[in-house]
Amino acid sequence: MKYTYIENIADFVDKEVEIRGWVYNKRSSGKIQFLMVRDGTGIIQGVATEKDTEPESFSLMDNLDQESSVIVRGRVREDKRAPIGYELSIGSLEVVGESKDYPITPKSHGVDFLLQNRHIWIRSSKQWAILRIRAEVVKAVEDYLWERGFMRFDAPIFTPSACEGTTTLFEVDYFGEPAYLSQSGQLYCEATASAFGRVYCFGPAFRAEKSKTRRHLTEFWQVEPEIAYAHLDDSIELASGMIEYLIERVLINRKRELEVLERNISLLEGIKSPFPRIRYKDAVKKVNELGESMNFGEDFGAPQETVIGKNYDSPVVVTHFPREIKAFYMRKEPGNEELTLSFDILAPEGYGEIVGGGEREFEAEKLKREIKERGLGEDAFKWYIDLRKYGSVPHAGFGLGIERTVAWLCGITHIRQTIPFPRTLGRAYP
RNA sequence: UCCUCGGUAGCUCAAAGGAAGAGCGCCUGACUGUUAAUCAGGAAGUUGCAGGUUCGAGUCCUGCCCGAGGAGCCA
Repeated sequence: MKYTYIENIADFVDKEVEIRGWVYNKRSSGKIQFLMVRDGTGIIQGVATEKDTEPESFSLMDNLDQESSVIVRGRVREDKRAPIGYELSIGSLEVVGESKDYPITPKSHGVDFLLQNRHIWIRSSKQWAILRIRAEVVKAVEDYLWERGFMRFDAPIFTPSACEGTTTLFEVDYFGEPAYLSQSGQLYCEATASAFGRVYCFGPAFRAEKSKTRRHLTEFWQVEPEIAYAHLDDSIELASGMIEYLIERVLINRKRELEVLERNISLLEGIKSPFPRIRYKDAVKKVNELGESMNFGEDFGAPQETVIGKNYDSPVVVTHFPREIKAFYMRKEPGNEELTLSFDILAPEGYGEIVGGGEREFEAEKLKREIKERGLGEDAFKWYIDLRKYGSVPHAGFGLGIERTVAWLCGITHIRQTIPFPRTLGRAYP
């Protein structure tokens, strides 16, 4: 017998089906037993009675524990009392694997306990919903880029040096030489853009900073598109369109998951690009008007990002950051060498920076000067400077952080729940 | 690295220097429409670790370990 997934259950009303899954919860009233079964695509309530259910199966249910794996056969019924509108009258039941003392009960738990049990926590409905939305976001990002002619390439994880000078890197022993886990595919994107025109890389990035906040992980994922023959505005347009598309895809394809999370979707529904734009110097003024102090030349901290983001009901694009708070490869604004052709996109509701990007320096001499002034060591960047020797062109791109984006779309407070197995300061288990 | 809070039953928490408790989960029993079902009973403890003060420490003191929130840091 072929088995059925719960997400397709509406097609099987009044038909016999077989569902293979796990016991989510159980309620018993003696002569009638209610069994919540999940199969990875959804949850359905099975009802067992002495009338409908074969006696052996009925007594088996007495000893079922939470998360026992079971195969359940029965007839699908429409029922207004059920949360999903359908129920299963259980005819028979088979236990595949028992589950003794399942630690995560349907009551509240602490963060540490849940993270120690992340390998099974992801079975819980909210975690399940978040990770389904993450998967949709990842697929939507790729669909969006492929539709626009971008080619995916994969940047290396082992890298010879810092992409950015100041960041703390994870060092590994690479056959006796030091190598570092990549903190960005950015520089490789630029090489690849000159080979393929429009490209993106998508993968993990690593940071060894001792950041201990709700918006930091030591291992996180980002998508980084790069376009040859492009400028700041092209990059902003691409990023804004991508965010608009991600919202649309999640609202259409993951509506049920947003309901599980009790997300207020009216806050997402009205969001269309282009987003409001503000120059860095005006953003600084605005931050001070809104009651957070900040001086020109400082980067936004969490409180500053929050007040700016909360001031708009859509993402907001901040442009033209000062040179000293942006990476060495950012191109300067023509006529004003102190500002860069850079941008960040801040998510609303206080979720902070989800995109950072801009136009890259494509003139070899200016790039070399910047590398020298920052004391970065030209040797490690020889290949990168080479790109400016052989047919250099204006180019631009950005990076979008998957976890922060998913946290915003889901309306959850901590990004550690947006990745299946989070790596945070002091935690690399399970 | 700094600041603040915390660590007691499998889990979430109470016990204001004087007999270690409750709810959930688990075990036993009752119940034909439950929605974190309900009701009755039961088992379950090296109070993070080490030292100290005290007649007496889960509680006070010192050091350490672990966790959380935030700051700093952060393509």
